[in-house]
Amino acid sequence: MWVMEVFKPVPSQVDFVAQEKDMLKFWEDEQIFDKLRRLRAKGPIWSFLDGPITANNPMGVHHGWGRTYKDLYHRFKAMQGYQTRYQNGFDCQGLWVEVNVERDMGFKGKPDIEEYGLEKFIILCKQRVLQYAAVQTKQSIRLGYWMEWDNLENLQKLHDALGNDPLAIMTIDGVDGPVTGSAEQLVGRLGTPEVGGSYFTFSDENNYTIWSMLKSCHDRGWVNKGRDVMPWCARCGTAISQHEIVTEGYRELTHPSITLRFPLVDRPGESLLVWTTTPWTLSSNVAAAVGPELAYVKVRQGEESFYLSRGTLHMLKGDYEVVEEIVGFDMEGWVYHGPFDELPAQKESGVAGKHKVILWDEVGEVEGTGIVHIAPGCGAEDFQLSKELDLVAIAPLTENGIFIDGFDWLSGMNVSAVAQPIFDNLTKKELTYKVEDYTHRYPVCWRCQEELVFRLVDEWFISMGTKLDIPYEEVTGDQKESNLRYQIMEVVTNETNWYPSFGKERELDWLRNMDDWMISKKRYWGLALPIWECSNCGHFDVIGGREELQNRALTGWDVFEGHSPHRPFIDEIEIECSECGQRMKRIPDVGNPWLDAGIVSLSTMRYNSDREYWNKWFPAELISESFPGQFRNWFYSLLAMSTILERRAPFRNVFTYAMLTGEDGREMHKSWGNMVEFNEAADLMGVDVMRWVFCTHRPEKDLAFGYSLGDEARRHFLIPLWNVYSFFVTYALIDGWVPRDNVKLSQSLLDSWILSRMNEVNREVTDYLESYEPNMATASIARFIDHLSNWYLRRSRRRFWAEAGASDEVDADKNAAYDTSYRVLVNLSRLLAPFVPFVSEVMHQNLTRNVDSGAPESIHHCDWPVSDSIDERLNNEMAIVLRLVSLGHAARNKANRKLRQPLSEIAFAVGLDKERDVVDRYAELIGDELNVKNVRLLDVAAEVVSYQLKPLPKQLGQKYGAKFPVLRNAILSLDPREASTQLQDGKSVEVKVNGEKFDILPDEVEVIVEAKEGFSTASEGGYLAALTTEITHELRLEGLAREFVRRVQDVRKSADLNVSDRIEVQYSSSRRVAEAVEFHQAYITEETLAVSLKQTKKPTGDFKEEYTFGEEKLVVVISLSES
RNA sequence: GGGCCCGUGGCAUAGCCUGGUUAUUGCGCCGCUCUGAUAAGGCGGAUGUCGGGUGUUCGAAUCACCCCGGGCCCA
Repeated sequence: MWVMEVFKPVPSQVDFVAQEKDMLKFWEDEQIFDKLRRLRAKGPIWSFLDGPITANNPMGVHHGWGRTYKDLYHRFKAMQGYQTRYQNGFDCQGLWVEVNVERDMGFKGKPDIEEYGLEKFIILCKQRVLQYAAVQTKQSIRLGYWMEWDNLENLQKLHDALGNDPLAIMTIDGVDGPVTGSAEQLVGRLGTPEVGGSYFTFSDENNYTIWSMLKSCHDRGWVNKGRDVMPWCARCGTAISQHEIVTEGYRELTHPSITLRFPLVDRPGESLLVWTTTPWTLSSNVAAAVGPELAYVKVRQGEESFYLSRGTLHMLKGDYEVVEEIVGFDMEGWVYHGPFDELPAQKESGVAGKHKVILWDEVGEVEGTGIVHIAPGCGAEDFQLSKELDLVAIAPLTENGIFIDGFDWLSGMNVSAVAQPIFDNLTKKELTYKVEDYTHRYPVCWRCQEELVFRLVDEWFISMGTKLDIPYEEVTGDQKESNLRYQIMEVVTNETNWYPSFGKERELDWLRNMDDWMISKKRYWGLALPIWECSNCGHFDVIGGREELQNRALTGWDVFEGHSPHRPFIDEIEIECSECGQRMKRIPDVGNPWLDAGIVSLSTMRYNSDREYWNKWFPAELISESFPGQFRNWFYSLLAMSTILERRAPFRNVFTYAMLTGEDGREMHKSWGNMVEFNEAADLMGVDVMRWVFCTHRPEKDLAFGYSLGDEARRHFLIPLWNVYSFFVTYALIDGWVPRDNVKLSQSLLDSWILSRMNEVNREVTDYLESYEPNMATASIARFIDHLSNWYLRRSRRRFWAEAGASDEVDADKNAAYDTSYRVLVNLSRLLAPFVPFVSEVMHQNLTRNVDSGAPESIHHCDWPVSDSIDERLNNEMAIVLRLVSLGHAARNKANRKLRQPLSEIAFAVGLDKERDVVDRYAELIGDELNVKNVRLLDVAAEVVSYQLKPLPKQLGQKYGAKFPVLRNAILSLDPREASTQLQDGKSVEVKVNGEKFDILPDEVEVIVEAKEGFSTASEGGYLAALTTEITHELRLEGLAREFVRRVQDVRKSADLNVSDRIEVQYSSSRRVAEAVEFHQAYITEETLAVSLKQTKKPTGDFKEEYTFGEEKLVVVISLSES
């Protein structure tokens, strides 16, 4: 039932950004999102799992890219009727938050934190997370990202309460009413079913679920403590894991390198030459390694002799004489004086004076001297070697990079400041051979950019299982049973799809090669690793949950009670050692933050609290993140933890996308001037435009993002879209047209065509979204909008101008035009809704809601458009028409005949026989477009002067294979006129090759014709347009009349009149124009809505323009008519 | 050393899976043109060894192999 309401007027120019803000307000005021969730509450499940965003800073435009995809799929699936969870996630724990808090507080390192107090520091970390979660929530809402967002007031209240008194009882709004608890408890319950909102990885549920996962690992013997040399950041005071170092972790740096003597004990005057870029490690030298098979030489320089490998002789300075050649084997066991044998640490460890030459296969000659200095306490490979060869490891540094006692003058010095003093010391001891700058890739801390050192430490690992030296396919079930690596590979292989597909290979490659997963971090703010260790016997236990801890707690529970499972309170709890009965304390380490993010397929889906719910939502149908980094981070940890507990993949589909750079293709940096801030871009570009830019981009390619991309999207997409809409509403208002089902329609070919195209686009867009190709979906929509605007509507305009009530026929045609446009626009707005939720909502409100109170309250409550009938034949025909029209324009252009000048005739040749009737059936359309009186087929017999046969390789080649070249020649040697005529009649042509006969079919050969003299022609393949260019006096007058109309419209436009305003026209002109105006007076007044048309010597009125065209002159003056 | 991705006019891009003889589109440039919705649109023009080579094939931007260059990942 239609209510008699009309559309609201739609100006052709509009402030899109202001309009977006109106829609945000509308959604909020009317609770449109909540209503959507209620509408879909009984729908089928579509499960999305959000990868948590670090709640540490405002979000950038690159987050906007990812969030656009996430929102796109949520809205798309909602329109298809699915219910989904809509839970955003915030990543809360870890070093990145600590680093920022430290910076804010002006801390220099761990000692400053200790001094400030752990309890207060942890609160600052929590507060920072709450603060930026709120900022990001606001920004996401602005983007149009629909999630179950937290109440911003709640977040603010909690933030403030934590700062005042974290244990004070308070109340916040929850899902089903108020929720009460201490501030700290409530913060720990964010994201739970009763509080609602985004999940926060610092929540109690998240932390305790990780505990249970770790316990499960421990039950299978997969948790272990490793003593290893790790890359270490002295500023952060923590090891850096393999995951963190591999990408961001390297920089090109120049360091002084030293080549020095290791004097041999039993060979006076002879030394090994050794090279290093890390002089501080010489303090802990234990051995020197040579390659067993490598060729070494003894060279003499003056009084001294040196040993080095033959391949590195070029590094010697000055002349030398080779006196002996040996291989590495010969040198094994030689004893040398270490460079720092005088240090107590060297003496105590027993190596002073006893440093030995050892063999090592890995020694190479690419750099250095072929003799490698080995310090097992300062290098990962060195340490590995020391375990094999039973060497001592001297560990010289504290966690802050200070030399420990036992290093004499070095003790107390910072590792970053010892290079020069060490060089001086070595020179004084006459050990220096040379010092040179050396540039290499050197690991740095990915957070603070401090250069890393290598340090011997205890860290905790989850065992990945042995790397078997066989392809995954050959790993047996038994071998998988105790091997996490292959279990994860199994679920990836069997249960997951990756978009783009190469992602799967990358993930498997990472899994094949990764070492044990280091899960500990010697920091403060993070998951409290639930490992309690006995200082007496060394035994350790992993605690699987809060209750278990309470049961086993001997002391400290009273202090801990009421707090979140974080430091420092959790550290108070001591339990009894199950081996020796002594007290066990928690190890001080916190967890790797990827544990926090990786557990969410379990924790946020209530794995431990509501298994039925978990079964309903697990695994996720889709996850989506930017791929750089995530193969070894989130994707990995998600897979690992779900495999550990369930041996199932946590997701079915992974949609990934590349990196966002500045417009110049470089990383975005404020100082480079290519930075685009999210908030600024939202206000300047508008988020519909921003989202469209993101959606049109091919996901696996890096996106060079900037304002000019936005401008382009606005110009090519948004404004044309808006103008189609504006045009429609403008004329519908003039005619008082509203959608009704009982009016008489007379659909034209154009109407049927655009409806058929619409259905085709519905199908394409749906398919492309289902196959995770949003860029292809938007390309399809963009093509459609172009067809709609630049063909359907442009060619239909006159239908909207027709006088209503003139005749039944005209009314029926006009109604059909309105009806068709309306249906297309309504359909289009729905198709666009997931991509550009704002402008589509504006269209919906006016087109649908405004005239039908029973329509869905929001476009986002509507059903997804389904593909009805597609008329393939009609679509193909119109494609040919567009091609012919394009040739017609080309022919005009060549002949220098402007479109405004009517011409008598155009004739076409078409490629295929079956296409010939297209010319007749669309003659009117083509004639209107090309402004010619008559449209017909070219008369093959009379008007074609030459024929050329073009054998089509695609058809003939596929059919005849290797015979194609001879067949081709045979066809080319036919009489072209005769063969063409036959082919154009739809008959096949026979050719003979070596006595063999072949029937060549009409669509296997393209016939290219040339028209006789007198036409202007343009051709493409078998298509030809032949334009009659002669301009008769009649045609000239008609052209001038049209020229006149054009000028009047021009004045109307500059006068800013309404399209339906009536006018009075006065003019003066050259003689021929006047003749034309007189002759075509009726036409002109109708076209320009003129109530009067007067020629005067001195025209007067409100708006005046003067024109010259060709040899003609014209002055036009118009005034708004009173009547 | 290994794995993955990429290389197309000045720049940016499509096509490559499924091979077909005039290689798409956009930005920019030049000329013409259309417009009673459009900051749009149309026609034409200049700019290409489709990174290089070899092979497969009647035919290669497309398939295979090798090489070069760039990026990412691993060692």
